[in-house]
Amino acid sequence: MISAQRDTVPMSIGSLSEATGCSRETIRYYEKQALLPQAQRSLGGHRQYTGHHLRMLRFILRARELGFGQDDVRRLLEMASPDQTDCGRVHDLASHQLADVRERLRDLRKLEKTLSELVRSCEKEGKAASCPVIESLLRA
Amino acid sequence: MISAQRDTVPMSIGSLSEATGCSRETIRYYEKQALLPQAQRSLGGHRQYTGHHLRMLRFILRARELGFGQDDVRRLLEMASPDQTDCGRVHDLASHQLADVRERLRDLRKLEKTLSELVRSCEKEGKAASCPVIESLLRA
DNA sequence: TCTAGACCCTGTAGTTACTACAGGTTCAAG
DNA sequence: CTTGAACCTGTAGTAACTACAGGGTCTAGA
Repeated sequence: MISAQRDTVPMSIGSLSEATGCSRETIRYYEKQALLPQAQRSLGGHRQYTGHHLRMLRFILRARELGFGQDDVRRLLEMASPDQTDCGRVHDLASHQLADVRERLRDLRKLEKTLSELVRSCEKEGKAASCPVIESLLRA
Repeated sequence: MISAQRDTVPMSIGSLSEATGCSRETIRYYEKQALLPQAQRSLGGHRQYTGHHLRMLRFILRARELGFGQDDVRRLLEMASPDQTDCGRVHDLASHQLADVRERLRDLRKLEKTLSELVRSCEKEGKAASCPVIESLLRA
């Protein structure tokens, strides 16, 4: 579970960025979007991150890799804190996301088929009177 | 080929929209993006479209369905006018687009695999101490 | 001829998830 | 104490539209 615990040495935004591969800009952006909680600040105003932030950011990045949008990530984060996990809700989120991915997959497969046929039919004839790709775009 | 020819009765933006299924807003947007040429205007400033616009818009919409971006569509439009078709260039555009689609397809397939495994492993256990989806997001 | 209401106009802001500055401040090593 | 790397905020840009707000125009019927 993601739970806060005291750590001793705070990290700068640069270190957090290096540790996660997430750019500084994106980290600040996630803070503004309330995906990441505000960090403590040094006297001069620099952010000071803890291991807690590191764990949360890793969680966020993994959820993004699975294609979850920000709203979903926010919900997942809520459910990642101890005693807040509702496996049914998580399942719903994930299977909704899966359905979404499958739909995009169907669309892309159709597209791939059409495009590959078009490309195959196009024999690079140089400046020809008719090009199969253009013809297909012109036909009703 | 897309070539201009005189037609007698001009269409309003609403008729063009109905004829193509493309919203008025999008039509105006395409004009601003220089995908569609400017239409003649009535004395009161209303756009008056011709059959030429209709053919161009249909071409654009089909190209968009094939996943071409605006810049590519602009290039395809250029090459759709008589004596401008360079089948080699068209082929390059289309196969580049195909490669793009195939890459997205690979990514999505991976995503589908991961997500479907995750969803399967999640047995809707109600409020459980651990949820496989959350666990997987938490694990390094 | 007048008028109601459907249609059209421009311009701006919002969407998603960031990225890229500009112009200034702070930090840490020497 | 200086210097240069790292940090700060805020704004604008990306793709491809969509959704208004606050107007003006067109046309069919009375």
